[in-house]
Amino acid sequence: MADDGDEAAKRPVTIYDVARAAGVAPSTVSRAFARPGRVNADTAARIRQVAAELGYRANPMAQALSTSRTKMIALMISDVTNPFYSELIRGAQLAASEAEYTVLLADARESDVVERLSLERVLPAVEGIVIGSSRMSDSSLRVIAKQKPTIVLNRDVAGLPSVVTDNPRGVRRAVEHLGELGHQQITYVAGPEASWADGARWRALREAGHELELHTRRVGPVPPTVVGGRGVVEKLLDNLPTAVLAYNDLVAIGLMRGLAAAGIDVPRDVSVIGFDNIMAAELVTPGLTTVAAPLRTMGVTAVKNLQAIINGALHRSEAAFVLPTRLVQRESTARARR
Amino acid sequence: MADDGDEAAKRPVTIYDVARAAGVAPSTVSRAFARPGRVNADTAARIRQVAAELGYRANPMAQALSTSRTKMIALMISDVTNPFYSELIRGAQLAASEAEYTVLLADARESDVVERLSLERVLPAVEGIVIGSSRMSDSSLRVIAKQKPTIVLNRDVAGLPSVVTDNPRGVRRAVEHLGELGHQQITYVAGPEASWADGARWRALREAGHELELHTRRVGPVPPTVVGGRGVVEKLLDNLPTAVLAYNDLVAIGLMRGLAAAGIDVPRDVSVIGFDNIMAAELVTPGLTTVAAPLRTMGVTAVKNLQAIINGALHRSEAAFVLPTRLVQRESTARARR
DNA sequence: CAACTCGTGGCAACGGGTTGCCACTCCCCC
DNA sequence: GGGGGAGTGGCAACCCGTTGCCACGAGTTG
Repeated sequence: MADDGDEAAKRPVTIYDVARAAGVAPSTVSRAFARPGRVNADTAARIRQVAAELGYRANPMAQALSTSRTKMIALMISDVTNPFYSELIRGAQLAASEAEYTVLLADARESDVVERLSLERVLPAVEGIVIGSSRMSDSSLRVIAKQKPTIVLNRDVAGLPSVVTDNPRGVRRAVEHLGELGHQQITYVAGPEASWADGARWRALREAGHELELHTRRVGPVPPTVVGGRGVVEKLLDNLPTAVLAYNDLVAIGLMRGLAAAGIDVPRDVSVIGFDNIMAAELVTPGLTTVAAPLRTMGVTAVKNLQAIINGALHRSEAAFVLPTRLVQRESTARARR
Repeated sequence: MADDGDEAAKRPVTIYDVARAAGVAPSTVSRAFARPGRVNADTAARIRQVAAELGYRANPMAQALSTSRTKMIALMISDVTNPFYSELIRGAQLAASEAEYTVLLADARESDVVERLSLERVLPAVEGIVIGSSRMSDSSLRVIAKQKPTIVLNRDVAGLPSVVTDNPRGVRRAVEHLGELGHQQITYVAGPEASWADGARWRALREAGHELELHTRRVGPVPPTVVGGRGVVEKLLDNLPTAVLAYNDLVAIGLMRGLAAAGIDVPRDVSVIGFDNIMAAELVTPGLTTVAAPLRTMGVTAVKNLQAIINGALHRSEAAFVLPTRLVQRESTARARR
């Protein structure tokens, strides 16, 4: 008998219990918490007191049901295992919990089908959605956005608010950097064609190259992973570039490993620049020069603005937030070989 | 006017709408979905038909309120930015969505206070909790576990079900490996003292060292990060070991970088072994030899068992699931210098 | 033919808060 | 003394499914 400390999972305390114990109506208890000022200060204090003693905790489901505010937002990302998202998730969490929101993480596992399905599943439970690097079509995204406030991340969908990095400026800085090192030609290793960032980066590269009078070339697309980067090396070998801009850090790292395996030295023979500045960029040898994205800030910005939309402070279709990038110079870039 | 395509955020369709359209009672609609077989097959078919036409979607909050099954579980982890969790999260997601559950990711940000607070916040909304590498005390964990089904991960709390890796065997393999390479002494770089895994690993190391007649030593504790690992190098310099076992891969990587900076070659001068086999372990140079944990499987196992508890198929206090580890040999270990 | 069982659908209460509206008390002011 | 208003608290409806219980008709059984 003494063993069974379960105490019979007693039902949680409700406002009715509190009301009875405090000698007021349930509605008054409700207001004491939800509408401070609406009830007499003394009464409210007493109610809080009693509530604390009883261990009252509002039932979020009940709250959500009557107010239709679930205090939850969804964060949909294309692949949880991609380190790109680590800091971003943290930023989102930070901003969300500051507003007392909970984030519901959904993982598309690289598949637009999974993405749509999970979205469908979580949609009714959340007040808004942040969709990172979606694999879905613009029109599917608009369908979603019609149902709940939505912000897209790392993508630009006409009519939907978005948070993106300043790819043009970032690419520009990378190109300038390579130009200063004497490179005359830059090869871009492309990522997924469905990726908006990919298009933006290649376009920016072409423009910057044009202006600064550097020749540009494009290979790929490759999967946005280490393996993808490694696989492209072979295509580079017959006409070895002196400088490569890779779709993202993972591709850049894969590329560096592939080059090393082929006996080509980075940065002496080839300079490599990535995008994102994930943690691994600092850990590899040589350290990867990369166009850093403000990962955490992206998460924070997305959630804050989503909240603004939810609260009606921002119109749904407004604004693209462009966050600054910055070139982090490490050891993967050097003077062009001659 | 034409601009405003909002169509006045029409309230979602409820069972009442469906009931009216199908000419039945709301309860029948409810049963058509929740209790197939309880209503006539023809009626049910018609209801489904109508529901589909109207685009009916059950309101999860209302469902949760009356059944007190929210179809959500919480996954609490000590630090989202730690790559250790990436695959684990994916595994948890996988297992959860298979059972039509949604996972609510909570991040303790390395703080037991944040951990407790987030736990409090999500507790009422979920049916169960997986707590990874908790920073909280055993007793706090038991308090939580008393309120909702709980599984701890990477930790062993008396009376609570847990999922852990087979540290003794993993350490044993690592020690054997080092022994074969001629090392006679192994230094352990300790992680957080609050970490159960840390204790388990050090203990296992001592035992294995004793059996295999290798001398063991312990330095630290250090924060379980790259910076932490890097910082410990200085303490190692006066009495440079030939072999180091680090608390986890991040520490091992930091250590390797620190050693390299001090002009010490890994693996020629010092062999290094980590734990977990995070992605970066493969990317660094030299590649890190490590005791691999079945990251994804851990996530899956934890969630599956949590579900078993929720469904009453498993008693709360039962069982510790011990998952196998395996030694991944890369380039950070070599014959002992003489 | 009475008594019973099944199959099926409806009624109404319930879960736990929220909120519009009304009632009552006090106070103030003319 | 009467009208007006501010401050408080309660009543009851509502959010949207779920489910215990009952009713009704059809089919079965003795």
